[in-house]
Amino acid sequence: MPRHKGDHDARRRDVSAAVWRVLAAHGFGGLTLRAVATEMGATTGLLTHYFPSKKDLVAHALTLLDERRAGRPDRPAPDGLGALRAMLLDILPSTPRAAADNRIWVGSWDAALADPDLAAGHAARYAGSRERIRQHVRTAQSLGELPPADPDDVAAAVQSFALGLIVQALFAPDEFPPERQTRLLDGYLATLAGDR
Amino acid sequence: MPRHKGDHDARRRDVSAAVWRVLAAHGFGGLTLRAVATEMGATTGLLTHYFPSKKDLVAHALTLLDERRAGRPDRPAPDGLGALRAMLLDILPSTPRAAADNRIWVGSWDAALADPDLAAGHAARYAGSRERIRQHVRTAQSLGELPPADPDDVAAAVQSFALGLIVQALFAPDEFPPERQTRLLDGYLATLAGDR
DNA sequence: CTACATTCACAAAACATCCGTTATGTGAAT
DNA sequence: ATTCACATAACGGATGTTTTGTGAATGTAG
Repeated sequence: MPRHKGDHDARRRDVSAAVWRVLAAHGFGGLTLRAVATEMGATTGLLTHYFPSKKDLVAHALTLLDERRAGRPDRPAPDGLGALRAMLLDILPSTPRAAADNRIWVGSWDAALADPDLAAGHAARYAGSRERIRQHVRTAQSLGELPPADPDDVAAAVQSFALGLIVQALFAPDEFPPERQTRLLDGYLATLAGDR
Repeated sequence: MPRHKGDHDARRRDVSAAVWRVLAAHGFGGLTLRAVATEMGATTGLLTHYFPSKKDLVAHALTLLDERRAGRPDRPAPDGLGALRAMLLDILPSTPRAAADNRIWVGSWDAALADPDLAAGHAARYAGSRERIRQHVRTAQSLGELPPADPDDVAAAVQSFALGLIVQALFAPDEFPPERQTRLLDGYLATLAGDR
């Protein structure tokens, strides 16, 4: 029975990873302290030792999940449209881990829409994502890769397309394998660019 | 205290309406028999009188919600691209009721992704929606309103755009008022058509 | 270096609450 | 007198939280 010393934050990360696994498998409706503890091979005593409440436990797990994505290095890609494409490809559920991450976020929407604080947090996260998209759109426009149009609207449209594709891919992974996700994204970007 | 006789199905519809109201306000995480009963001004005894279990109660409420949408008459619109636009405008959360309906569906995704049976049902529903979109796309293509392209891919792309726009509008209704939803949709359809 | 006290990192168990379900009661209509 | 349409109340189980116990590591005094 391993003893862990000192590294408090590392242990909280271990717990959060177990939370991710339970969420990806059973959703927020199946997230119980006992399920997380079992997933870790521990007891609820461990959880309460590191988190004052379940709400804090979940909040920390989601914060870490978002920070992990934000901290991931961008895959090398040319600026403008190429960077936008790379950013979206990193988000789409083309790998098991990306699918699990997205499944967690999609699952979080029910509780988030019921709680004003959580909803505000989600709204801020998606606004930030749109802002990053907007930067790429402006660069692409200045490079002549995209026709001039309101960058805010284009960013919102791109985000819409990506989010909806994520949802569909989660429900019908067989109909939306990675290649088709890429093809659909490229098709969308091509229509945005005006290519036929 | 009103007594209701005979009209069994009508009463089940009343219960389902109360379920919708609780779901729209508190999500699936806040859906309890006691909450539904209170919403109706009744007790859980009424609920168990009309439904054998909570699962059946929820399933019936969602079935009715979907049937209500399917049974709504199409708003008058020309065939092809116009019909596609009308169909999507009817789905987007541009009215309080459409927003409440969509909020329920989005909230249902967490439980659906955790249960293979529910996931299959959702996948079938969205496949059906894509099929309706595909018909409009083919008509629009034959009318020359849309360029030739794989109708399945176009339908999946359109569905993606609509779903993602719904999610964003639910989290940031102030940033996505009905006019902007319409503008974004029209902008997307225009890029699909190749208009600049 | 050793004995002991303290702290740390949990396990174990108890607790109160809430939930879905079931059992029972009740008044009106038939 | 029976049935219907509920209300009322009870029940067992699950859940988040709190309390208590415990063994190892760590510091400390002699």
